[in-house]
Amino acid sequence: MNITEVAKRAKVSTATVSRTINGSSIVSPETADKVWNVVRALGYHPNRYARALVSGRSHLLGLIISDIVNPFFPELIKSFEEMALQKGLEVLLANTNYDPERMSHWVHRMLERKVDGVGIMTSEMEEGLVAELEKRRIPIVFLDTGKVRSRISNIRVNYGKGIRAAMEHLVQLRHQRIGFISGPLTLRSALTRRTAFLESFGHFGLLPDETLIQVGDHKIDGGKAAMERLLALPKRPTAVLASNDLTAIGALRAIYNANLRIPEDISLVGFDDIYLSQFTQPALTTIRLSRTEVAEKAFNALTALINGKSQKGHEYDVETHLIVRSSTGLHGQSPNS
Amino acid sequence: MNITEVAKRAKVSTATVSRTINGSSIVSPETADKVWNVVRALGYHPNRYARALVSGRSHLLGLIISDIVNPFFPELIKSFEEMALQKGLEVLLANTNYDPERMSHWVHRMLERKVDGVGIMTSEMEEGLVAELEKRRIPIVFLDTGKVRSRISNIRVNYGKGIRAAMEHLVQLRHQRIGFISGPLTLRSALTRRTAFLESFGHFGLLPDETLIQVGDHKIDGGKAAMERLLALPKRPTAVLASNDLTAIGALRAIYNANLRIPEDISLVGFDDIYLSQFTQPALTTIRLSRTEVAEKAFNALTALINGKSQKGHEYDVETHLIVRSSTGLHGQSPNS
DNA sequence: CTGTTAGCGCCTTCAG
DNA sequence: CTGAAGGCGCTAACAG
Repeated sequence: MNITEVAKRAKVSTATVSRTINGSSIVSPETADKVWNVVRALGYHPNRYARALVSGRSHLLGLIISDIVNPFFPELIKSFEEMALQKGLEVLLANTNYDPERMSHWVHRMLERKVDGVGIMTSEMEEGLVAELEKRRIPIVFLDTGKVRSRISNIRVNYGKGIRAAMEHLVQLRHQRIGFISGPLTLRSALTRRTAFLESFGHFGLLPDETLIQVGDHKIDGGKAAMERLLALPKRPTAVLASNDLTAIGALRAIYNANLRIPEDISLVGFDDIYLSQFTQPALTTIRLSRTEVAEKAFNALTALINGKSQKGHEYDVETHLIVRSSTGLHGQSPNS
Repeated sequence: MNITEVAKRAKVSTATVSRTINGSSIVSPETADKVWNVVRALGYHPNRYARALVSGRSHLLGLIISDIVNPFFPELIKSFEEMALQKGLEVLLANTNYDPERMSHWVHRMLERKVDGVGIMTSEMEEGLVAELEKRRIPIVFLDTGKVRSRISNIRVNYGKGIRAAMEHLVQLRHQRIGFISGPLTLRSALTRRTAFLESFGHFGLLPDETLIQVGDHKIDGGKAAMERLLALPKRPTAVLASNDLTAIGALRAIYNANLRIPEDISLVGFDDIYLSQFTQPALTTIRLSRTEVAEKAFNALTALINGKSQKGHEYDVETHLIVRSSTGLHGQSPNS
């Protein structure tokens, strides 16, 4: 059952069927009606492959993320797909697992599928791959790691604001020895968070201490291991900021395993504010980076680049906000510390 | 850059290029070499749309899940995609959000894309949709909710085993009033879990008590609300089994909010054993349903149906196992209970 | 406003 | 073992 069949039954040409379905050019209301009736009657759906083959447009948006098991991403994906659904676009999801080879694999799959645009929500992106995308004139939106140019927009996250707020919060709670568990230093976003931490450390007149910075992997296990190292320090920190919430959850466990209490013995701050953070014990104080906002901005930036008259890329800003819950408390309050 | 270009440069016909690339028929080693050299030199990738258009095969597998935000699914997706990657297949992911309309939407998208097979890892599936898939002779694998027939396999989860083990565990810990928080009763998998609970309840000679069963939604919020209802009971349960881990995490919070301790005041058992369950406070005793195993069985079942000589569907079994951690304890041990 | 026609890039008979 | 040629289903000029 194809366009010819529809054309035959509606007693029009295939071109007319195509036109009414795509609204690509004006068709008289009566003929349009005839066509739609047949389409409905037959339950006809145009063949996407034929359509893509001839038109070159796929109505597909690529979305590349680094770790589908990190709850941050499913939440982002959900919002992004929601928007795509409304606009009649489909999304091709790619999970890189923080692996540059996978990244390259997926970029090539996207090229093959001739996606209309790609959202790159991860930072292990090599210049060569960007160049390939550019060559095919495929619009890109980066999360935080792109330089804006033609057909490339970027969502810039203001990490500093949230981190400064967190530091201020901790300092007000009389913390002086504040540790940080970073993400893998190969990730640009992890580096940015780390830098923001160091800067605000100085800003609050705290003494820099390299041992207070441990490297995690943005997963639970790395957070736990890093926290264990922090706890083994001769002078352990009284508060710790983690580069993402998963890291904080791992840290939480390490702290409990050491028979310490939160926040009486150690205060803990996460980053991202994944949905789950409200439900840890105690509920996690964290810096919110709204997935919905990121997803919406990414989607809109992409469609602007795709459909817009101008191909000029833009910088979009997303703020971060401190959400105070129960994992942070006054230092020195504990009866036995 | 297309097949004609490759043919020209290799000084062979397009048919030969097609044949060497697909290995569909025998090509002499020398010509094959010539072709491959040109292919590599040009970085040529066949156009998927043209290929799918003419061959009718998409090399796409559909994977339908109900809630991407429930960590159970990302973990499953990850394993499934891993396997697909190895076999050179791609997966089209669809999230229904427990919404039958979305389900219908996605099934139609899959039909349009002519997926080679579909894994349906959710239970809100209407017969009509199955019929449409069957009409196009598309193989299906269900998670737990399908009846095996031609081109339809099913992964049967032995919920009973894990639930019985959990009940036995609780009974040995001297619990008698055991509550259950079910999933939404519209979900067949939730119903099955509920039934298994009720059966083993009788099996251990416990008195049935309808008020001890509350309905959740397989999400955190529903678990929390259901647990609050359980706690408000004149005679509250001393142990609670939740229909999935997310529900248990919500319950955890409700229990803490009521200033009760786990497991001293209330024991809690989850279901699924998502990765996170090890990291709740206390670590969750739960019934493991291996995502990896489900994903692998689903994938293999699907490829067997697609490539196998026989179109006969099969029933595959997956066991569940009790994982004892720290959220369950002896009843009546608490100093102040 | 509508129909005719030429491909899009590839696979697959059918001959050689 | 290899080449020529016909479509897969659709869209996009180009005429009318």
